[in-house]
Amino acid sequence: MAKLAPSHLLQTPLSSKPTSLPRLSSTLTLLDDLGHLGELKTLSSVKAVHAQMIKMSNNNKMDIKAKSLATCYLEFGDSRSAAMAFFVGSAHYLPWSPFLEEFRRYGNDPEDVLKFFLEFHNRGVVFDSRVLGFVLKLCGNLKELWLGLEMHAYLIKKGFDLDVYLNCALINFYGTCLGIESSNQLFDEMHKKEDMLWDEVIKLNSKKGRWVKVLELFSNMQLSFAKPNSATIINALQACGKVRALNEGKQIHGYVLRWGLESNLSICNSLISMYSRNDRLELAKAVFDSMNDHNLSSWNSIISSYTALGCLNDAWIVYYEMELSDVKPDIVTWNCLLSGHSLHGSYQEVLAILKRMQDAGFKPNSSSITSVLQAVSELCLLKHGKEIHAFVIRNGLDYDVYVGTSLVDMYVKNNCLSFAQSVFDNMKNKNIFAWNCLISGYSFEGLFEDAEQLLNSMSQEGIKPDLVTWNGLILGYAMKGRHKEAIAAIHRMKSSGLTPNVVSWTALISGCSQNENHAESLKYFLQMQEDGIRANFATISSLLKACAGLSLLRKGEEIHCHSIRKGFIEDVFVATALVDMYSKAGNFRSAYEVFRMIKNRTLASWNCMIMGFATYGSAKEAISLFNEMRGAGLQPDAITFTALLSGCKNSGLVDEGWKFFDSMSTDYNIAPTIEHFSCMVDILARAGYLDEAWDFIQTMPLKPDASIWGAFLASCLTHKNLEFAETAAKNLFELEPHNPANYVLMMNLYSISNRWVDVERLKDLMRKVGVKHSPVWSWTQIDQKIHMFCAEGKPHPDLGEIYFELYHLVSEMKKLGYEPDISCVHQNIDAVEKKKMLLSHTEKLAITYGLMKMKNGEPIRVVNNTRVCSDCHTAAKYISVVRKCEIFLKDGTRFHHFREGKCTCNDCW
DNA sequence: AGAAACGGAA
Repeated sequence: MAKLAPSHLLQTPLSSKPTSLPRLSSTLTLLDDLGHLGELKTLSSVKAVHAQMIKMSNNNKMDIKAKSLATCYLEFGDSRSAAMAFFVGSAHYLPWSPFLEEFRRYGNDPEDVLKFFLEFHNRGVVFDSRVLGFVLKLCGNLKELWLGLEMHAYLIKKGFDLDVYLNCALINFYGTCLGIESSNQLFDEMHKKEDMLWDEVIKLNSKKGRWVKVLELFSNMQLSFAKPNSATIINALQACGKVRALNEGKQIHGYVLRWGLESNLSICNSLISMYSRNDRLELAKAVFDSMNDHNLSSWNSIISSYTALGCLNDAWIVYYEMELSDVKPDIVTWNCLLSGHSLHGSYQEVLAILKRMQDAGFKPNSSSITSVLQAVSELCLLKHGKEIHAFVIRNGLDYDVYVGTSLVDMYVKNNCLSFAQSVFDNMKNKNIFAWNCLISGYSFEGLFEDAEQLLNSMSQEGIKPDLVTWNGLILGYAMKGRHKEAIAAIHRMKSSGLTPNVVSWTALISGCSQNENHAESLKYFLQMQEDGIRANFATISSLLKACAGLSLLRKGEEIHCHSIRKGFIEDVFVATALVDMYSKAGNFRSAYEVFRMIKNRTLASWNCMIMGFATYGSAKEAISLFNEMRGAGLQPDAITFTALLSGCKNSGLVDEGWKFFDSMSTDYNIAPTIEHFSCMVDILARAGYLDEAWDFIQTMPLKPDASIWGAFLASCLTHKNLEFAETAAKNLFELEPHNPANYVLMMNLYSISNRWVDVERLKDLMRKVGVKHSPVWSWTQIDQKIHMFCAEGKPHPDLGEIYFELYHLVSEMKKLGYEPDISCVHQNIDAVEKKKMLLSHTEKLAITYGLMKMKNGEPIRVVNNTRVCSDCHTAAKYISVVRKCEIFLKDGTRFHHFREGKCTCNDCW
């Protein structure tokens, strides 16, 4: 209840005149009837009148006078005298509850009200049910459990327990003091359930957010033929929205029509919200259109339906209709628009709407601020974020827990952890959202000590870490390659009593594959299944990423089948991941089939497919797909151009490369990144334009990194340009001294040039720097088993048979003109040894094993981790003729598809 | 009318 008495009155000296007394006039009118007008401007004059009244106490209008007098005392803040006046004058037959309510309204503490009640109860006043109900309510508010329970006992003893008002009060009291469950229990035990009682218990459950219970009660209420009031219908409709109970909502709609309640605006507005929360915009709209009258709330409900469901343009249309019908928007209207645009990713519009609402004279409140902060953090507009932070402080909105949490989140998302921490420290009430934001902020930055420390402090402050807290930690650990700690976190959350769900496990799995730990991804997927957790869309996309990373075509195919069975294939993320998996694992036909099947392709889907063609060496298809994409109205991004340029690189298209490189900045306003520059260097140098590539490197606006020099060095080797190569190598040895590939390339170049002294010098350098050789391997999958062929380490068990087959094969190939290319061996040994060396290349072993084990007609698929040498490349072409087979070879940089003596790379790799 | 967790492309 609002305090009507200005508090300064209580501090005013009793003799001075109160300035304005809003309720005094009515009191005076009453006293005026009794002939005492005019004098009552001070407490002392009230007292004087009181004294006079006591003198003529035989007056039979004493009760009315007592009430007026008591009210007068209350207005002057003398509650004690007020109560006494009331008691003396009228106690036994006047209803006390208006007095007590009045008493409370004048700003007296509820404790005092209770004290008075007890005092007069002890003086023998017998109160009616309304007073008792009022006092019970106070007991609830003050958490006076024992007094309330005593009153319950007293009521039963006096037979009051049949009074519906009191029963309502009791249910209410139990709810506030002992929890909603005891209210529900008490309600169940009540024999006679009047309509009001149903209304009360539904109201309480609705307040507590027990939506399922609300619906259960509402349905039972109808079964007992009780008639709900409109508040109850509104509560039930709200419940149908919250738990997405569309059928129940429709039934209530029917009920509303049957009882002719469709003229009740509030009920109709609730119907609109109910349908909107059940994603049935057309039904929401139908209710809105059927209404004879619309108030502001109705307009807000329908606008909110449109914005919540992402129909932003329609929302604006309704907004203008509303303006035309002369209803002015309020802050709620603006906040609906803000939150809808923010929710559906129209972040720029959020900022525009903010400006519009401010121009219209509305000051953003805490709700507006949360939507705006979300947009600001997604747009990475840290500067705007800080301005809003200042606005929040100026306007005292920082006490709002939503605003505080949104600020922490905004700073976390903009990598501003120190600000996030300081906002967090200043929050008066921290809820679990704020803790989780900050913990995941530290975790994603790899600052695990801070994250773990926060985890400890939140437990100490009595906030139990939840699934989201743990997910933040798990994902952070997994993304930073610390998968042991990530799985440990899964176990820790188990021992804290939480059951990791599919999101927790997916965080682990996806974190590992984001960090290229694909094998771990697959391992943890198995553990997840052992834990009895089923995969969802997100898990499947992460797994496909792992399969793509490992080129595990068979595994990917299994997941594809599973996705079709479970309907995951409908998800654009899953479908796009499939396209990527198939292109990386070497099944372009399937990649293309899946791509064509996707109904709602996103930019990523197009990019994956363009990239697929590019790595496969089909630059023409990549380019025509790009044109198709443009025709479909999609704007390319930086990744599209990386794909196009690497297509040009793999197909040796210099002119097209230049064209796309220029076009991305001039036509599409996309600044080239280091990857684009690196592609361009590769395109130029590979085609033999080494001088142009050199100039390009010298004039590029970004500092050349290892990818630039690496691309350049590889082409220097192809074109045997020692001078450029040495410059490139010098840079590379500084930029990445521990990468063995650079030393190997350089040694190869020296060996071709017969500069064995330099080869030895580099070997020494590698030893001095401590560069480790990376193992060279190839593998092929036969049935369910992966067969590895490593240059070093454990040999394959069937190696003898493989060499037997390979010798046989080579002699057949020689008949067709094959000649071993010994220039591929960069060791200072004689030609016979070099030829033996060539036979041991892991690609040849894997291909041969494939030939031995594959059923007829099946293509052979081999994955290799280096750049395939020209002898193996030539050999594969001959093999495809001799054995009439197709060979897919994925090497460290691209794809080769050998068929009928030709390779799709056109010998350019 | 309002906040946080897992997913695809280089």
